[in-house]
Amino acid sequence: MATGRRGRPRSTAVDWAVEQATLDLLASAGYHGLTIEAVAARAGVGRPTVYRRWPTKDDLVVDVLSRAVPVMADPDTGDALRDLEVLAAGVLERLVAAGVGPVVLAVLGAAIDRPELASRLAERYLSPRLGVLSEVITRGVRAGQIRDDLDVEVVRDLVLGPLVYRVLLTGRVWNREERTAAMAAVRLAIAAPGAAAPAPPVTGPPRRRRPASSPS
Amino acid sequence: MATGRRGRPRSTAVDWAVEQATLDLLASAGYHGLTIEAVAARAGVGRPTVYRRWPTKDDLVVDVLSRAVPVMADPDTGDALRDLEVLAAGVLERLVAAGVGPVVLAVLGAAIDRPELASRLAERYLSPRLGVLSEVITRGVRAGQIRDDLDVEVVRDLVLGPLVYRVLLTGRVWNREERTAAMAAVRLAIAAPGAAAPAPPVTGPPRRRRPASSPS
Amino acid sequence: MATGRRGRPRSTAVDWAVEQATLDLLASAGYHGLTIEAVAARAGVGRPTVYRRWPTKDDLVVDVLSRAVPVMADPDTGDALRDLEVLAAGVLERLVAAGVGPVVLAVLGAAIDRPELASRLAERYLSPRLGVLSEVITRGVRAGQIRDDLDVEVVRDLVLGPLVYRVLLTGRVWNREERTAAMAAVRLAIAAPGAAAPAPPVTGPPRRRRPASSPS
Amino acid sequence: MATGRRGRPRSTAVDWAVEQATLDLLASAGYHGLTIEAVAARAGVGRPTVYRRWPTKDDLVVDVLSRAVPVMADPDTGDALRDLEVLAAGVLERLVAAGVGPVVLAVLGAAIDRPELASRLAERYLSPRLGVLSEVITRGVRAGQIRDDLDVEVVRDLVLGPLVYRVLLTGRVWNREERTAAMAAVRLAIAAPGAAAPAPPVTGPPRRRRPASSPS
DNA sequence: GAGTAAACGAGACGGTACGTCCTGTCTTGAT
DNA sequence: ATCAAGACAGGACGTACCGTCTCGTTTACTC
Repeated sequence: MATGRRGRPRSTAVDWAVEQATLDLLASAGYHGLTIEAVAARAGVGRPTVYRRWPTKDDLVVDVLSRAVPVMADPDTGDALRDLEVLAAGVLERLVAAGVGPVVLAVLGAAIDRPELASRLAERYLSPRLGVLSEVITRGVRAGQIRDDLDVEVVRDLVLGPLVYRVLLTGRVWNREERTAAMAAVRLAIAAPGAAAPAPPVTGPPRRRRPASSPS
Repeated sequence: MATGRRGRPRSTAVDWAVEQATLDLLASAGYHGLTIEAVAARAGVGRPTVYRRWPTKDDLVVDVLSRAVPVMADPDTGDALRDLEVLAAGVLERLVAAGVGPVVLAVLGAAIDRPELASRLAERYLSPRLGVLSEVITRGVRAGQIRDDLDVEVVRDLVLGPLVYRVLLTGRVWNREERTAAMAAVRLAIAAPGAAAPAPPVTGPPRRRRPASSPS
Repeated sequence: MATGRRGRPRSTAVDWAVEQATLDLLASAGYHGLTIEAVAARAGVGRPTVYRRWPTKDDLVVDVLSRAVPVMADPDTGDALRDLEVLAAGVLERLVAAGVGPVVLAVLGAAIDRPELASRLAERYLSPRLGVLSEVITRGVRAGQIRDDLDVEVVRDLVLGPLVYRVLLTGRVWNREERTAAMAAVRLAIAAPGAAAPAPPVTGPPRRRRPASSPS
Repeated sequence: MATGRRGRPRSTAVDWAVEQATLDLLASAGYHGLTIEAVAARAGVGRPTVYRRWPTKDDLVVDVLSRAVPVMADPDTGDALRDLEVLAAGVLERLVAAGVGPVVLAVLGAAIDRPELASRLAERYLSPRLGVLSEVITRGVRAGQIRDDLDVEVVRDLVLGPLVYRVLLTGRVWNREERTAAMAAVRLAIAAPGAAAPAPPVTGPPRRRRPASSPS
């Protein structure tokens, strides 16, 4: 006697069209230029249809980003420090990928004084992505590769923070050399004291030696 | 023979009222809730009067923040690593100070896809503040206290990034223990190899060589 | 070999519920506040079910009114002028009856620039009701009681017009004295020249020759 | 020290454009097809500008009609009954004038279940127009030309009611013959008993004599 | 009885209009 | 020339209904 879902079911084609339109507009007009009206128009959809699914522009954006940015797989190479480098490299890649990085950060920034958006963002976007990182860190701690006197979250901050901060400040990511140097430095900060000698970095040892240069 | 400005001079009282109103509204409604209309109303000022001074909402916000958040003085304790810790502690303080931290980050986030805002922000807000940091780092490198194979900017990212990232993600700052642990870890990442052992924590006697310079 | 209607027959319960809901809403929200959506909701019915029966809101309203306002019976007292007074009194009664009068006039007004509504209104509502009046007038003309140099429609206008106009202007009907005076005046306008002196007022003994017919 | 009106004064050009657009749209789309959005668009005006002046579609319509339909002048021929005929003829003219008649009636109808509209209509439209009629009637009563045992309002109902009722029912006005006949009949209803013999009607005596014909 | 065709409730759909809010510009009279 | 005030064109907001369209379910005729 179970009644099936009543009423006309929502069209998946509409879902798809709206999400696509959102991505297009984010890329072309940026987060602040995104308009429900424009999304609806571009998707060939009535405005109320968008509101039916996403009560807020932010809900829409978070949802779309969650779907558009793939969650990184756990590399699990046996060396947690190397795993972290791989993941960080993945984050860098995503931050430069077509328009997505700026948008994520813009939403992050916008979320700061909008608790609703923040929690939705945390739940739908951040949790799954940071979860992988936490697992790797925990594994590294257990394996004696990562210091056990740092909270998992602190390690996470040390690994991703510098990288994201650069984007936040300048809108651009590290270049190859900066990345290599920074990651090696972070390794020093979080590696367990008695751990094996630092494995050769992902892209060979940088033996740079020049003084600080331009101030951005 | 220089003719003085003709016509009625701009009222400094208006400047003051508008800036105050902006701060109030930022605190109460957040960045996204800030409206030129509301600012003008609260300041008891005509809307065009606001526009006459600041062409956009963002210009206003950046200007107000620049004035409201004091530039930190260079501690110059002789130990660049300790100086960095002091500065980082100062940044943390400012991030939790009444409503200002979230706003700065929200503006940073919003600036990402608005180049005009970004450059104004860099010019008026970031440059003077990050300048102090750069000086300290450069000094530390010269003194053999900070590794010389890292760009100044990378060091800056390593010092401030983790701290800011935490705020960005969670809206909150490190607690005392997290802060101590994280800073010690960062020290490992950036200290020059042969440098002295980690000095006692910041809470010890400052022993500064010269007094802090002018705020603002 | 005529095949009866196939499939599930329309539910008369639905008809009833929708009509009742319409009357309720007309009374509580007026004509302009009447919404198909609200009607369907109040009737506990799907919106398409309403549309299946009545293509437009106006069709629905006209239909409901036609059923709700009973057609007046022909008094047929032998005195056509008195018959007209009785009918006019009936119209007055109906105009003040719970919420129906205003609605009828609102629909009349709305019909003026909507020919479809107008014709449906004429066909379903007005014709049967004005038909009785026409019969009485025609009978009066034949009996030499009503002037024969006036069109039936003009007489009708003279009898009902003043009465309806008052409602249209003020939303209220004549009081007892106004009614008596006005009707007496109208009698002067339409009575055949040689007719008997004005009979005693309506409240006297009816003395009808045949009973009132079906009230539909 | 009286401060003159502050702020930018409202543009009379806007008033004019909006009123013109309203009339155009009333003529082309009718009352029910009138849309604030369309009015604003046609007037080349922002929607809020319309709302600033007229909070409601109905306020707008009433205002526009008040201005568009000229108040009739008091004929004051010395013969109040003739004056009334002239005024009634004027009303007839206005009712057939380009699109205005239907609109007035539609608004009248719509006003019935919207007290706000009704009072605004009464105040701005009806009062000045019916005022002239009242004056003529009062004068006629004083001069012994109109019966003094009828309220002024009842006389008004008797004069205008039949005429308006016909429009309400059929959307059309009396033709020449109907008008002549009806007005002569009304004269019988309201003329004082001892008054001078009925002056020759405005367009000569109709000596019609045919039975009632087509319905409606 | 077993099919089956239509009606049913529910509710999604593309739209249109609503009335509000804010933007950035402009036009006043007054200072 | 600046000020407070406020009107202006424009545009997006989020809501309410419109009339149409699927859905899965129910129901009464027909075979």
